[in-house]
Amino acid sequence: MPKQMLRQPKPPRPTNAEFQILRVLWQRGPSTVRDVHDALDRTKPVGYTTVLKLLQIMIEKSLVRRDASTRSHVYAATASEAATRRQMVTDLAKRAFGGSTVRLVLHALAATPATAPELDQIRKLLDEKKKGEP
Amino acid sequence: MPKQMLRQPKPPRPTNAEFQILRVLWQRGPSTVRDVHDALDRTKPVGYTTVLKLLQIMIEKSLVRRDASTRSHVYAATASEAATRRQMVTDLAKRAFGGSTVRLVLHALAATPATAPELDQIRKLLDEKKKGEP
DNA sequence: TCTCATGTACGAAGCTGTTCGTAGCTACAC
DNA sequence: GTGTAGCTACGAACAGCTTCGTACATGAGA
Repeated sequence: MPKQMLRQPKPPRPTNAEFQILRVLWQRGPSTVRDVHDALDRTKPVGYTTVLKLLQIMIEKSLVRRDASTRSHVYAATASEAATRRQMVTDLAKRAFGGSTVRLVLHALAATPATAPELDQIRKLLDEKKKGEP
Repeated sequence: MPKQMLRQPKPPRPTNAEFQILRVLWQRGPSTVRDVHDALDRTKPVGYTTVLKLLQIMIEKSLVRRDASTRSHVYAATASEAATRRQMVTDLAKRAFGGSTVRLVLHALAATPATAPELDQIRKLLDEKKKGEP
């Protein structure tokens, strides 16, 4: 019997360093460790094996999968950027707003400066939602 | 020049356990360790000294202050619930949405089901914002 | 074929967050 | 005055995250 629990359908929310890697994968598509490392290293110096180790951990968490058929394994994010962000928003809503995303939105809006076009954009989205679910 | 940076005016974002304690303090007002412990213990068993230790750490982080004039010290949150939540929203926006709270809102709205009254509430807030900052 | 640049695997250290046990102090009841 | 319940302080254990050094494998070029 494996010690590991049965694979959850939802991968856990990524940590900070993991999220940085995911951003590279979303932007570049399937990439090697070297690809990811070079991209990250430009912003902030980081060791090659650090990125490698992270990616190995992320496999265990099912945050990425990899194609090991070539010498340089190729990694890809398992979840889409949108789904991951949604997960992160949901997490914050659960943690700080009793699970209500709407309450989160209200707080966020009230506390942030926004330009008129931005407000219109939000309004437009509201209209679509209202139309979509009457 | 001191090695230590000058105290930041903004206390850091609370961790999970710290946030649980803050919620009790916001709800009850200034409280003793026992007060906080009893409140938390009802939801999820936790040791008394665990709460004490957390509160001591939170003092170092300036998340709470305390009145030590009585035998049982009395703790109070330094930041308001609204300010703390705003901070947490800002953090998520910075981490996942390039610092744009508006983008966070758009994503959150698009990904969550909302009732018509909730949507109206958001619309109302938008109207107020537009009026307030023309 | 042999070398070495480049790849993966893995252990471990340093840090933070969380939990709790233990020690020691003190006000209050008796 | 003395005992004890209840308080604070503190150290330490454990887990997760992040970083990197080292060991080992291997394919490609001389």
